[in-house]
This record gives sequence, structure tokens and C-alpha cells, in this order.
Amino acid sequence: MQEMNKALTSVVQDVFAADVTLEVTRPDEQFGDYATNVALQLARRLGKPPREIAEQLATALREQLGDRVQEVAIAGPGFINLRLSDGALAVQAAAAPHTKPQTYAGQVVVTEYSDPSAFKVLHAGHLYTSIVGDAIANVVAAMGGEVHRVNFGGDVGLHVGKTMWAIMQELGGEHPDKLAEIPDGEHADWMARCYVKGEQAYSDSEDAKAEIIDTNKRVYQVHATDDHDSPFAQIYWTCRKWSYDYFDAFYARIGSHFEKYYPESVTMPVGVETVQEQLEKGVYEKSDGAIVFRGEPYGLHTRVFINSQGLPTYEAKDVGLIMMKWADYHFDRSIIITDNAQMQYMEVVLKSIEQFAPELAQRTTHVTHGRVKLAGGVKMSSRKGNIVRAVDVLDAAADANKKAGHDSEVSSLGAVKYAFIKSRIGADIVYDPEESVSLEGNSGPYLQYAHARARSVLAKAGKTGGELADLDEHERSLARKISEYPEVLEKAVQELMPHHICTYLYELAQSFNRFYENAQVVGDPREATRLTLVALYADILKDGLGMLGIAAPDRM
RNA sequence: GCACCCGUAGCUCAGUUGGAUAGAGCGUCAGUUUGCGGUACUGAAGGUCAGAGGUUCGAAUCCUCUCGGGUGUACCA
Repeated sequence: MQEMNKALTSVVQDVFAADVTLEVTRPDEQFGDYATNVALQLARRLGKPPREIAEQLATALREQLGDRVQEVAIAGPGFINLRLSDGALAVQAAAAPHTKPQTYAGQVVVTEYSDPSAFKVLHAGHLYTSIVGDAIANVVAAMGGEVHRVNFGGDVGLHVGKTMWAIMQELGGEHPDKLAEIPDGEHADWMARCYVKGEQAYSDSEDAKAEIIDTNKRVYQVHATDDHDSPFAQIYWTCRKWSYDYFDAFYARIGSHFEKYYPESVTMPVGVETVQEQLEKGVYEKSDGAIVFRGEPYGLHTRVFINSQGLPTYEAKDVGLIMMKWADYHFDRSIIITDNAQMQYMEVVLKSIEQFAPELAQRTTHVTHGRVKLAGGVKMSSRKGNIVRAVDVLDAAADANKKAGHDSEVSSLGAVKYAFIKSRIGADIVYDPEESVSLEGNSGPYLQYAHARARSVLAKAGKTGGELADLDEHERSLARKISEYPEVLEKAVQELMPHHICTYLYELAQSFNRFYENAQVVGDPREATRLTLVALYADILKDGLGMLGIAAPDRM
């Protein structure tokens, strides 16, 4: 692709002495392997008919590319279509599984995602962010980035006040010893129930609300004084530990690994200090007793960073987080992945940071995704107890998988991951457990199965493949699709959109099935060539699924 | 009110740095196929790309407005 781009750019310069940012695309197969519309772009500038320009360029291209190209044709209003020679295509295809465009070579990249709140339950949205975040981090790492996966979460804040208040109600006061009565396996559920109770009380009762606000302050005090001894502190630290154990178990189940966890209690002091410092320099300002950043001059809105009670809000904690990430990694790129709801909020935070640390803001990319809805129109409501938990989604997949006659965590997890990644990031997604585990259609298990089947063919043949030469129609078509893999990865990493990989892998499988339908592999005179294609196909499936965090076992 | 995100076949989605007849899967209908793993392949039907203007040789893609769904909008995270 880049080669073609280069060749074209130089040809355009030679023939017309024009500088153009031209685009080489992968057209519909009937038109060739590569196409460009540069002649159409130049037509107006040069005052010539596009087809005439195309003819001149085509002639020059044929000369420049020599035997690497089989055909350079003009089509339609003035497209130049390029068809590679078998030799050139074979070279590309053979290298495809191992060619990784080094887009991020030498760059330190911090990816932050998942961001669960301690003392609260993990819901479907956390599962979505974690899966998408992993995929993005994997792709960046494969493209040469030195990736650091970090996680952020609220171990202080009003939600903790609510849960702690309810916990003490449940325990009948500040009795840390009574926590021992909660069975090991029920810690997370019990805390989730407490959160719901605290949440309910906060909105139903003025008295409870006042107590919760007070409890919240006490939690901040625990951190300020590094209190590990008081009964209240003991309850807090024990329950916080329970939360983190629960997170760890969940990440282990879905195969996520974070090298660092930034609790808000840790980023908070850094954030407060930074905001105070910049208050004096006029970046932030006081207003009604709070410290705010005024976004209106930038087309944004005003947000509170430190409230009138002197407590930092999420904004200040996030400022602290960004400063700490910088201090820890001196990243070239920082990628933050969250729900869409955070979009405008994050713009304000980053705009404020841009005022005193412009390079940090410039190096930060905020990627946002939609929400998870369940097929059938069930929505998630975060404020009530009827939320869809992360485990509910995983269990639904496992159940559907069992119903479909399969019983493996590898395929049900692959099903969920694939279903979540296959849609473009941005809009809400609809999750249908049955569809996700199906062996038919665009699903994770379909591709896992496709991979296992290809491996099985290779095992049956019991030998390695031969050269890719004199390709027939079906072989060539598959080889062409195989050769596209590195370009797809590059697109996915440039846009930070891993769904491109899903779309490609599925198209690749379709292409393979068409080939497989028409071409006997084992025992055929062309076995050697075809085995090579099968091997390349299997390798790409494995590599691509790996990028998505999906296992591709040789047998299922 | 203002800002932002989203709105493509019955359903779930690709296609969105403007380009060649808008593509898949599921579902529906009709064929082919038992040869390498539970199949798969071929074809048909199904679309005013939410709507209306505009820019352009060319718009699902860019601009404006309207409609619909969602989120955010000062001391929650």
C-alpha cells in the first residue's frame, strides 16, 4: 500500500509536477488490487479531462512498476486501477501475518480504561470498556508502542460515603469484627446491596443524606490522616480490599491485566496541589466558595474542581491522575477510554490542563464509546438496583453457549469480546447472547471455529506448503484478501478503532470459504500452494483474534 | 435553553479524511453440495442512507435547518 502510494506520488510529480496528497484504496475486487482517484482530483487543477490525465499516469506507472504489476487500467470517470502480478502478490501475502506497521515504534503509550469505582458493582459498561480498551492496547503494542495499561477508580467520593453509611447500618455501628460474618464469596454482592441501600437513603431521607455527607468527609479524613486503626478506618480498608479482590477476580476471568492502579485517594492530593497552584496563576478561579475552571471562553462549560467544602471533585482527581501518569511514564501518547457521557467533561478537564501543561493535553486522546443495551430493549439503569452486571453478561453468554450445545469458557468469552468489539466505537451497542455464540454469522466462535478447522486441514495434510505461484482465480482471491491484513491493522491503530479487525477477519473467512468450496486442498495436485494459503489464513485468524484478546485454540 | 453523541434493508451492523451499481450477517424464499471438523457455497426479495435545503463534475460521507433517541450543562463519579 505504501509502496503504491510512493510510486504514484513520484509519478504524479514527474508527469505533472504537481504535489498531491493522494489516496490509494482497496477497490472492489473486480477493479483490481489497488485504485486511486488522483486523476479526478487533478482534472480541475490542470484543466484537462480526467481520463486523459489517468492515461498519462498509467503509462508512467507501468514503466515504473515493471513486472510487479500485471495491469494498470483506466475505468469509469478516471480511476486508475492496479492489478499486482502474482509474484508481487505472493510476496505480500506470505509476509502478511507477520507484517506489523510500526506506527508506534519507540513511543511510550499509556492506556487507561475500565475505571471501576471501589465499593460499587462492575456493570456491563465496565466489561465493554475493558474489552475495547484491551483490544486498543494490544494493537498499539503490536504496532511497536511501549504500552502501559493503567486503571483508575474512585475509592473516595460520595458513592463511598453512601456505601460506608449503609455498611455501618448493616453492622449495627462501627464494628469491624462483624465483617467476618459475611461469607467470603458474598463480599461483592453484599457491598453492592449496601450501595443500593445508601443510594436509596440518600435520596429518600434528609437525615440519612446529612449522615452520608458526614460519612463521606470521614472517609477523606481516613486518607488525610493515614488512619488504619480506628474502627471506621478498619471497616473502610477491609471493604476496599474486598472491592479490589473482586476486581482482580473479574479481570482474571476476562484476561485483562493492568500494570498499575491509580486509586482516587492517591491522585487526589496531586490534583488538589496542582489546582491550588494553578489557582494562583489564574487558570482556575474561585466562585461561590468553590474552585472552578471556566470553559465558556473555549466554547465549553464551567466545572467545579474543588467544592465549597474544600473537597476535590472527580475533576481535580483526574487532573492529579494525568499529572501522575506524566510523572510516571513521560508518555508520547496517553489514551483514555470511557463512556460517551464523559466526553464534554473530559474536554473541560483537558482544556484546563492545556493552560499550564499544553504538551500533556496535546498528547492525550480521549476515546469514547456508547452503552451496552441488551437485545430486546432492556436498558441499563445505574441508579437503581436493576443494573446489568458484568457477570450477568458473561453468564448470559455462557448460558446461550450451553444451549447451543457448546460448553466452553473459551468460546463464550470469545463470543462476548467479539460481539463488543465488532461494532465501531461511538454509538450504543446491542448485545444479543444467542447471536454472539452462534457458529454462523459474524461472531467470535465462528472465527474460532474457522481457525480450528483450518488447523485441522493442515494437520491432516501433515506437510508444509509450497510456493505461491500461477494462482488460479480462487487462490488469487484469497491471497489478495490475506495481503490486506497489515493495512487493516494500520487503519485500526490510526483510528483507534479495533472493529476494523473484526470486519476484516470475517471477510477473510468468507473469502476462505469461497476458496475452500471450490478448491480441494489435501490430495490435490495444487496441494502445496493451497496449504500455504491455508496456513497464512490460519495464522492471520490467530493473530487477529489475539489482537482482540480472543483465544484461537487449534481444536475446539 | 445551550453544547455534544447517535439515527444506513424487518433485526444487528459495515461503509463516514466526498468518488465507480450503498455492502454483510441473521431472518424469508429458491437452488447446489456430503470432499478436508459440527458444513459451506450460489441466487432472489428487501434501502427516498431520519427529513428538507445547500456546496461539488460527484454527497450515506461536508455545511445549514428540522424531526427523533441519548448524554452533559457548578459543587456526583
